[in-house]
Amino acid sequence: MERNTRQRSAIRDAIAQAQRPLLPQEVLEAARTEVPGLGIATVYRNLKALVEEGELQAVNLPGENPRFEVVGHRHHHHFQCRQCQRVFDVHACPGDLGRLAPQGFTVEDHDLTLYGRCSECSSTAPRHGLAHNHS
Amino acid sequence: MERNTRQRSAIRDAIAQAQRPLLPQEVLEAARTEVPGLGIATVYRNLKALVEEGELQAVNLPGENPRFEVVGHRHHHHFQCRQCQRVFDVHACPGDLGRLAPQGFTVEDHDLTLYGRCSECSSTAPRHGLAHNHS
DNA sequence: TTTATAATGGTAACTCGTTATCATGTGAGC
DNA sequence: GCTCACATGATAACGAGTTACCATTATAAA
Repeated sequence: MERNTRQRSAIRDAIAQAQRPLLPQEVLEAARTEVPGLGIATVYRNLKALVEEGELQAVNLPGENPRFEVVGHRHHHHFQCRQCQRVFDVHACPGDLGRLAPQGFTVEDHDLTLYGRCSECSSTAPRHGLAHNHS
Repeated sequence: MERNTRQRSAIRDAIAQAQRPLLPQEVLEAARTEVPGLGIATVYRNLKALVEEGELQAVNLPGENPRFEVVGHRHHHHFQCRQCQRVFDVHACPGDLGRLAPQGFTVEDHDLTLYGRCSECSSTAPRHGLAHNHS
């Protein structure tokens, strides 16, 4: 990945502008507003390269496929909306959780995921069937 | 699943005795001490049935395949050992985390995963290569 | 014990996210 | 503008987990 292509820029911009972790499919959809013909293989290729270059990092939530966000945010957690399924950053942390572990266990790190309604979905009537897709 | 088979009992006992969430493969290995010829298909069949019957529940950790544990424990969290990869229950909780979410977001629930060393691995020298398997 | 039928075990098939392949397109040095 | 190596796009292939298939086994009612 040495050349600056329209596709690569569109992918980087899509993630940077989203301000939240995106699934490869979400990256594809967002970046296609810039490069309509963009293919999913190019998205995967560039996500992998950008992670290796240290520009992006994978975000794993329970039972979910990896999402991708820009590196550099300090320690933070995530919120997943149960209506639209989108994931948002939470720039807060309950702090030291070492005391929660059983006797003899050493806690080095933790992952916290909050679930509920995002601000957009809080002001929207619940929908049945497929999740609403604020796209 | 109406009949009581040796296989079904072995699977239920394996999970009950483990006192921690098990992967289907771990269930297979544990239950084979009781029923040596047990097949993986039978494990998946019974896990699915036991979940539908409300006896078991799936436990999802970030980036991991579903594990299974008995239902009934009150609200709790999980700890994954970075050496042996096993998952343990944590019967403690930091409490209300609603305040951590951004403005306008409604928090209904949360998942917390602690990472570090379990008590067995804390008293064992770190190993390189494949994870140590306290089996 | 006999009998019917549900459950099992081995394995092929499936799912779905991801990666490889390769012909075509294109960035950038000349 | 020319060149050509690298990137792209379409799609086949892959991989790991899970499920389907079906001949065989075994539960449990009669």
